[in-house]
Amino acid sequence: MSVKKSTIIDVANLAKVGKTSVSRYLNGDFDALSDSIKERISHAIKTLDYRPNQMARSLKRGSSKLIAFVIPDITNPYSIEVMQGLEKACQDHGYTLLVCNTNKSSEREQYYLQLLVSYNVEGVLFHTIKASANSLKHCPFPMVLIDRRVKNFNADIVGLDNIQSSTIATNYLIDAGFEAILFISEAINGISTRLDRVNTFKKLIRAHKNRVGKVIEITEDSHDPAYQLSLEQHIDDFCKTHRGMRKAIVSINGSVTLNTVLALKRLNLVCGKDIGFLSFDDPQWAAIISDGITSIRQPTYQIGYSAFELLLSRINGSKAPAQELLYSGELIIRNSTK
Amino acid sequence: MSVKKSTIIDVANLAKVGKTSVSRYLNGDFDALSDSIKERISHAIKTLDYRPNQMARSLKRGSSKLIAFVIPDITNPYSIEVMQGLEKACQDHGYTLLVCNTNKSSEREQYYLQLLVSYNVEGVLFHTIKASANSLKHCPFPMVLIDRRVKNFNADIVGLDNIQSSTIATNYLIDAGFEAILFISEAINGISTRLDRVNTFKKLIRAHKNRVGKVIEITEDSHDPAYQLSLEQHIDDFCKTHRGMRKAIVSINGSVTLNTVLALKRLNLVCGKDIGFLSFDDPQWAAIISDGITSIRQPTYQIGYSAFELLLSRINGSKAPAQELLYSGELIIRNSTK
DNA sequence: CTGTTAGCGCATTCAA
DNA sequence: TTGAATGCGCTAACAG
Repeated sequence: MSVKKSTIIDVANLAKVGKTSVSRYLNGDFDALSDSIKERISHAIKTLDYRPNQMARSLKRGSSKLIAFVIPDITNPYSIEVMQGLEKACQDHGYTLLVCNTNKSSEREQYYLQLLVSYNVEGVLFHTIKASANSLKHCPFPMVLIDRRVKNFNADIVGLDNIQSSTIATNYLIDAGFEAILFISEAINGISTRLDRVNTFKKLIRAHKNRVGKVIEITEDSHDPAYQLSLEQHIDDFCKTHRGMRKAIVSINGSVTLNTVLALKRLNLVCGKDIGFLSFDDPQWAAIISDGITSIRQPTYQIGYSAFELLLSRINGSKAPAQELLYSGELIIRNSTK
Repeated sequence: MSVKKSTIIDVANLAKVGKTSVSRYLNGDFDALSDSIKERISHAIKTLDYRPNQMARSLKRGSSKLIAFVIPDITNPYSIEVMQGLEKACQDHGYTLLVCNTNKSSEREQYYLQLLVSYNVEGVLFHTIKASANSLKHCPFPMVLIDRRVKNFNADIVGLDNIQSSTIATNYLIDAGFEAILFISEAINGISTRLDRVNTFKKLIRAHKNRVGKVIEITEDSHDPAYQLSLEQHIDDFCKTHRGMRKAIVSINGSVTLNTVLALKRLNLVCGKDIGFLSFDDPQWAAIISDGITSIRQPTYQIGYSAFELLLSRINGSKAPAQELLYSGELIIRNSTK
């Protein structure tokens, strides 16, 4: 268990060289080392099972090889999928990923931001709800936003092209002959993603004379019984108001989708028969639930991977103007909109 | 962006005190400080927006306030749920969580273990598949296993009481009148959890004269088309062999559950009508899919939280003999076994 | 090619 | 109650 860790000095002594040579060896500066020394060092490292102390390294050169992913909700499959791409990218580039779950609380967001400064994190990927530009502006590390913009904060952002996605989603439903469409969002609260999706939807519906669209916002906390009730109520109202029209629902993300399906079940409405259904996000179970739910899939892994690359270029000093890297969503048609 | 970080010396200078006093202040050693000094330091820290450098601290005192969670598959909701408990516990105790996703690869497991040594991690929570005791024994930090035992490695473990869980699951199906039960496992490979579940199942079935049970193992990679095919084939065979009997399926985890539901759909078998279904793990969608799937729920959050506490006691030097902390599973009855 | 030296930011003796 | 000095393990000048 508690094997004392050996240091660079132990290695140097065992190999009968100076510690500088060991340091050089560790940093791949092989050109500056004779074969004999390389051999001895390599041997010493193995026998001692030596691992360089990253803390000391970080202290010395100011780079910790740590980056962080700050997310509002670890339960959200979107974040998890993005994280997989991130993780791979980190590994490919010798970085280690620190995951910070803020649980949708701005205090925790603040807390983590400070913590990350303490740990000399080199960069941060930020998936945020409420962060204000002020708290971000004097962070000592580069930052890349994921999915959502932050008002007045000019930073790189990687995510979905929400306008394009909302466009193909809405147009598809219109073309498929749905006449009354209910868009269920979570509280918009100025979140750019939600705004883009909702506004595009509204605009397109307005452009079609004989179609009606309605947007509702529900509260965030799906564990609140009021959430379920209000969801049900809204859907029921909508159906009653638009009796006789072909109706469909669009849900703004995976979590809402799950809860909406539950509500529909309680209302005895069958997806794809009594009412159409289209979901932003394409979780694994979307293919199964209600005989398959039509959805907009995001290239989440790709988003994570490129976000890291963008961050890395910033870490390496890139001064290019802030960039927006938006990926197109893909429409996956299933039975819920037949 | 690149605000230079201030150090303890900057604070000391601004407050016109020695850096020792600042250090004392930072470490809560208030008894040794005059009110005047405390006041000045507090002020200086605020104006400089100073954060102590954790790397330096760690280097100095050898404790990094970092712990790690090593998991085989970040996609697995089980791990994520456990992680939430862990995260909360970490926060409650001033630790930061490092998440290491090994992607079910032993090389990556090795890689991370070494990395964690580099970062002076104080302890590790380990959810592993393949780790051998040898590679773990000379890790310089305490370790608590989650969910699965490691052969020949005597460490604390926190997880589900798999024997109890498999017992209530199997007995429930037997009492509910199912006569032929197919237990679908992933490759067992000596994984303790799977062994416990499967063996208990076999034992109980054997004890009932007029019941038959069968266990199959499918490959891990659900993206392999062969996986889907073989799953379907197995189920089909099973049904044909036991024509005329009331049949049920038990799936060993959430991932298998999802895939089995898909297979059943392709085979045109309706859960709860043509065949019973019970799932270990109770993912969110279990309540919805196939009109509700009966499942065994684990107290995942609790598992994470206590695992951290156990680890913390080890970090603080506890030499108590290795402990097993096993929680009971809860049977949630839904329509799939009606 | 190789080793000696001087800090990185902090906590901790030890004196005052 | 306070501060000066030392060293944690490492890298980066600087000499040789």
